[in-house]
Amino acid sequence: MLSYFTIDCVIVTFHEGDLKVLLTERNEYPYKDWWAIPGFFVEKDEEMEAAVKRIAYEMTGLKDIYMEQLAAFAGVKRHPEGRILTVAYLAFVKYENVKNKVKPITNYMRQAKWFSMDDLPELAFDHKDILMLAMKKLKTNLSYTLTPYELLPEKFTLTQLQQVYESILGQTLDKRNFRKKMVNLGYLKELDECQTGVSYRAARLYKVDRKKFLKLFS
Amino acid sequence: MLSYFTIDCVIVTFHEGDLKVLLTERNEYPYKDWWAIPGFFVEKDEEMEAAVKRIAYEMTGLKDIYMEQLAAFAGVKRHPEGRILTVAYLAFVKYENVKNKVKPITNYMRQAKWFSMDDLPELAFDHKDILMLAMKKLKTNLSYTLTPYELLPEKFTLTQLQQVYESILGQTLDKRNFRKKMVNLGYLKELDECQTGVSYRAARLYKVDRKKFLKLFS
DNA sequence: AATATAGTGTGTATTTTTTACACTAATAAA
DNA sequence: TTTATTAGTGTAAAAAATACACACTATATT
Repeated sequence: MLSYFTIDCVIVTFHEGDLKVLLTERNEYPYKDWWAIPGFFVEKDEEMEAAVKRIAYEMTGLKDIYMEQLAAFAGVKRHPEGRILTVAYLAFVKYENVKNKVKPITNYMRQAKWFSMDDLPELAFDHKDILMLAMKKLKTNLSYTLTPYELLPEKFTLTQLQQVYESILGQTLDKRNFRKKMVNLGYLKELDECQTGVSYRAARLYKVDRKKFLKLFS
Repeated sequence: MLSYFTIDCVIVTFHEGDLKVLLTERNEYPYKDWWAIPGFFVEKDEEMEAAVKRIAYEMTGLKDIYMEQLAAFAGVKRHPEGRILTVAYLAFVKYENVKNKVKPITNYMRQAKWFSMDDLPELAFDHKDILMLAMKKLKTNLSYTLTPYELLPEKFTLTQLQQVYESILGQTLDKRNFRKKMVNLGYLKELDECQTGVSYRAARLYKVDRKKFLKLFS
C-alpha cells in the first residue's frame, strides 16, 4: 500500500559515432561500487518533474535537461530490502553541452561516466532492463521525434545524422538514399557553413527547423 | 519518500462501431458518486502484474485480461489527501467476452459501465488525462500491434476491422484501399464462413494469423 | 609540387506503395 | 418483384523506397 518512490534518469548522448549512456558508481549499500542508472528518492511533496530535475542534477551534475517518462518499475524483489518503485525517465543531451560537466554533487555516487551502449558494465538492481526498454523506445520513436537532433550539436553534417540513425537502428543505411530522404522531408536547413578542423574535404552543416518539423508531425 | 501506490486499469473495447471504455462509479470519498477508471491500492508484497489482475477483477468483475503498462501518474495534488502514485495499465477486450459480466466485486465501486470514448462523463482525479494518454498510445501503435484484433471477435469482417481503424484514427478510410492493404499484409486468414443474422448480404469472415503477424513485426 | 588519404556529394532506373475513384452483386425484408 | 442495404472489386497515376558507383575536394605528407 505504501512504497518507497524513486526516480531513475536514463541520460543518453552521441559521441564519436557511438550512443552513450551516463552511469554513476554507487557509494552506498546495496550495490556499493556497482554502476547504476543515476536515481534517487523523490521527496514528500515534490512533483515528479521537479524531482527528475533535482535528481539528475544531484547525481550527475547536469542541469536543464528535458526528460520524458519511460516506465515504472516496481518489482517486489528489485531492491533487497523490499519494494522500491522507480519511475524511469529518458533524456537526450548534446555531448558538447555536457562534456567535462558530469560529476555527482552528492556523496551517494562516487563518479559519473559515459558508457557506450554496446559495452555496458554489469548494472545494479534491474537497471539493465530499464536500459533495454529505453533503447527500444528510442528505436521506435526515432523518425517521429526530434531525438536525433537532441543528440547532435546545433549544427551537424548529414553524415553525423546518418551515424545517429545507424547506431540507434543497429544497421547501416545507404548514403544517397538517406540524404535524399532527409532533405526531402523539408525540415532541415542547409547552412552556408562547413565543418572545420578535419583533414579532408569539409562537409556542409545543417540545422533542424523545429517549427517545420512540428508542423509535419503533429 | 514513501507514497501510496495504486493501479488504474483502462479497459477498452469496441462495440456498435464505437470505442468504449469501462468506468466505475465510486462509492467512497473522495469523489464519491463520480465515474472513475477502475483502480485500487497495490498490496505490500504484491507484484504489479498480480495487482493489475486482482484490481481489474475486484473493480469490474473481469478476469484473464492482458494489460500493459501505460504510464505512472504521481502529481502531488491528484488526491486531496496527498500524493497517491498510480501506475495506469491498458487492456483491450472483445465485447462478446465481457458483455453482461461487468459488475464490481467490491463495495468500493457501485457499478461498472461502458462509456463511448467520445461521450465521457466528468471523471474523478486526473483520470481524464490518463484516458487521453491511452487514446494517444492506441493511435500510435495501431498498425504495429494486435490491438484491433483484441478489440474484435475472433472472427470478424473487413468492414468491422475498418471501423476499428476509423474510430481509433478518427478519420474515414477508403474501403478498397483499406482491404487491399490489409489483405496484402498477409496475416489475415480468409475463412469459409460468412456473417449470419444480418438483413443484407452477409460478409466474409476473417481471422488473424498471430504467428504470421509476429514474424512480420518483430 | 606531387601524391596519398579520407570523407563528401551526387543521379538514374526499377520496384513498391499509396492514392483516387464508382459500380455491380448478393441478400433479406417488405 | 421491388426496395433497401451492405459486400466486394480494378485500374491508372503519383509518390516513395530501393539498389547501385564514381568523381570531387580539402588537407596532410613526402
